[in-house]
Amino acid sequence: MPPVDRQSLKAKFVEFLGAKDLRMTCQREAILDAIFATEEHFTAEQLLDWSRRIDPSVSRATVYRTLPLLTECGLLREMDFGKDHKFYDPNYATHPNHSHIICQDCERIVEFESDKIVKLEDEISSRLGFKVRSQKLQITASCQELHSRGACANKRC
Amino acid sequence: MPPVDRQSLKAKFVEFLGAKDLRMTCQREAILDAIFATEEHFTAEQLLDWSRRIDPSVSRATVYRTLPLLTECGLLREMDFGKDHKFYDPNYATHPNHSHIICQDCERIVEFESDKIVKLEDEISSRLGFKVRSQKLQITASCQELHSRGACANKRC
DNA sequence: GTGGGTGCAAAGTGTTTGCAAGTGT
DNA sequence: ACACTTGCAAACACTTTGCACCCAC
Repeated sequence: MPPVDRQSLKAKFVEFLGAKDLRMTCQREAILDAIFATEEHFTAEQLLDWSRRIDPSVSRATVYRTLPLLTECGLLREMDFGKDHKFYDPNYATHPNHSHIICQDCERIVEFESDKIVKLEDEISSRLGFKVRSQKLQITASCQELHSRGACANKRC
Repeated sequence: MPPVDRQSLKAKFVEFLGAKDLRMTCQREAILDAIFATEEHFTAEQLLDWSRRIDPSVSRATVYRTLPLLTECGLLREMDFGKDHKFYDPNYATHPNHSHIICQDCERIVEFESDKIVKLEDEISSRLGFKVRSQKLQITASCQELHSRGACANKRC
């Protein structure tokens, strides 16, 4: 992600905080920087680890207290992949309508965007009396490559 | 749900159990009957409550041990609506491709099915090298009726 | 009879919170 | 100065598990 985006997202968060009479702190800044450094989905514990490398004073409690703020601000999205802990998706800020394919064979998670699906969702929702605010689509799939060749980029049979 | 469906679903579960060298028991049967009696999404705790009305000997542990079996068998589906506990959807057995609209205003959850969306998902997945096994689509929306009239079937402003 | 099943209560796990001290505005 | 914030550790809530007894096949 280019620095210019990073700056504008940081500004967005500061503005969001200000509107709620909340403050930007060193710890929140470290957490923000940790998030900007990845495009992968991550857990709270991973974020704590990364944040502490930037600022060792960041505590688990602060990470857990900050995550809902980042989510509400639209910088992160909570994801449930059926595991016991939540995952957070940092690509939501720049691609709010992307979806996920989770491969049950090779455990890859692939992201994609489809205007056609978004349009259909709008149509269907409207017909039912709703206006779409956000959407979350997860496709569980199996890997064609793995099944036809016995191996894929991620895994062998 | 008509009794005939109920019987065939019960048979499906018994067959599923048999294939794993597992057995049908009174407790599992009570849990199954409790599930057949609802079309609403429910929690583990609710299911325990309902099951105990059919057979008071059902324990919390058995409910928690049986839920993954029912999910794997395809009779239930785990749903995450952002709450701290999981919800289970009993309509999955008869409508495996249905989706959810969750209204952030009036808190309704509406189910719908769309062949067009399913077809698009297949196309996109195939293009990316995957074969769809299941899909989970949640649309978060706001209620048009509530916003335009100041009230809807579920809630007033 | 044997291997799976059960209830109970204790343990586990990710997340939240009360508190006293610290800090941004 | 006054709120908002923090780290720490205890508390939480949901879920899982060890164990001794029970029961379906």
